[in-house]
Amino acid sequence: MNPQTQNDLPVSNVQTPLIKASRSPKTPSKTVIRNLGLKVTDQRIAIIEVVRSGPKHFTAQEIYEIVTEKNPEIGFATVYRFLRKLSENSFVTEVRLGGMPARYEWALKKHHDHLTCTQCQKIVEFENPEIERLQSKVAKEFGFELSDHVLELYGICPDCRK
Amino acid sequence: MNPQTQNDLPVSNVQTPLIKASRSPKTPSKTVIRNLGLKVTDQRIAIIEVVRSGPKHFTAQEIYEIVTEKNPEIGFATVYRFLRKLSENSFVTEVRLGGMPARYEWALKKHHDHLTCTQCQKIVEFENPEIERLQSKVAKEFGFELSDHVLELYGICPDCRK
DNA sequence: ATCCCAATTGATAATGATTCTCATTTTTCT
DNA sequence: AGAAAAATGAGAATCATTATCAATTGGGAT
Repeated sequence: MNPQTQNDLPVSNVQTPLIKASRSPKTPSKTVIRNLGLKVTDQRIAIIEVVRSGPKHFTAQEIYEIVTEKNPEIGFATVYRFLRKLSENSFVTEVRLGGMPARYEWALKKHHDHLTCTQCQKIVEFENPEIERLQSKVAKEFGFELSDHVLELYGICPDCRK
Repeated sequence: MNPQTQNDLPVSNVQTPLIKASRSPKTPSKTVIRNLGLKVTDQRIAIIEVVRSGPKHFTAQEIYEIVTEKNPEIGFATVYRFLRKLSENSFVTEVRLGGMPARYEWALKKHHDHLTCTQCQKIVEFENPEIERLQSKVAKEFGFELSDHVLELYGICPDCRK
């Protein structure tokens, strides 16, 4: 089942398929929300602030918990809804490890991959143009038009190895 | 929550942590099951036969459906249980794409990565030693002891591009 | 071949993450 | 301010997967 088909979000963004808004750290959250063609609400501001706050990769649940500290009335449906919206428009990146809940991070311009510690769950980001290049090459060999990729390395981090 | 902690399988395999049994296509399914330190049952044979049958990557549900054609009395709990067992002992590889159900494939000796068509879900396997080498290099740079990795490329396959 | 007991099974309940429903409330535009 | 459209939150629903547990079965000992 395609996730696209089972969403209950309004279709207003059909008119704005290409969101070019800046996602730089300096752009105010309100502006980001407006650029998505969405109404600015306290909930959305709160959610987006959390996602943008960290080097951390948050689960929806974590975001919900942090947000409810100051906005106790917020519902987690709102968190999931908005995260999905952000994800669809590439404002956040969704990372899924094994069967664990998805983690979200603010999508900076630069693409990067992850190196995850299987002991403490620490996530280190890296980028390697060389690998990217080889990926394109592989895709081309098979006649695929490459649209995306996921590279996750797993291991034990220096701290946990001691 | 660690998957290891929430399993209801007997702990008998604690005594046999290192399963060296052959997983070559020629090894009879019964032998594989015995080598896992498990009792040979019709259900397990049926399941393992399906998993080994395909170039296909099956979901637990698909395996369940195929198996029940000839063994209508089998329960899907058994399918999940045995797949988990096989997975824990690296006899099958679990592949998870997005939020979709996990897919399982018989683990041949050779490691490989996946190139998935986002339209028709077709999965092409490939291997690229060059990429592997670079991955090790990256891990080493960050002081990680690399244990595993996942590389999934997404795109549109030649058939769907037409 | 039979007995025994731990391993296995299947039906079903439970779980966890995520999505949907829908009545009510907010935003934004006028 | 007022109206239309969008957004919200509470809770139900869904989907994949795991746990529970009483009944059954495999396989080593006899």
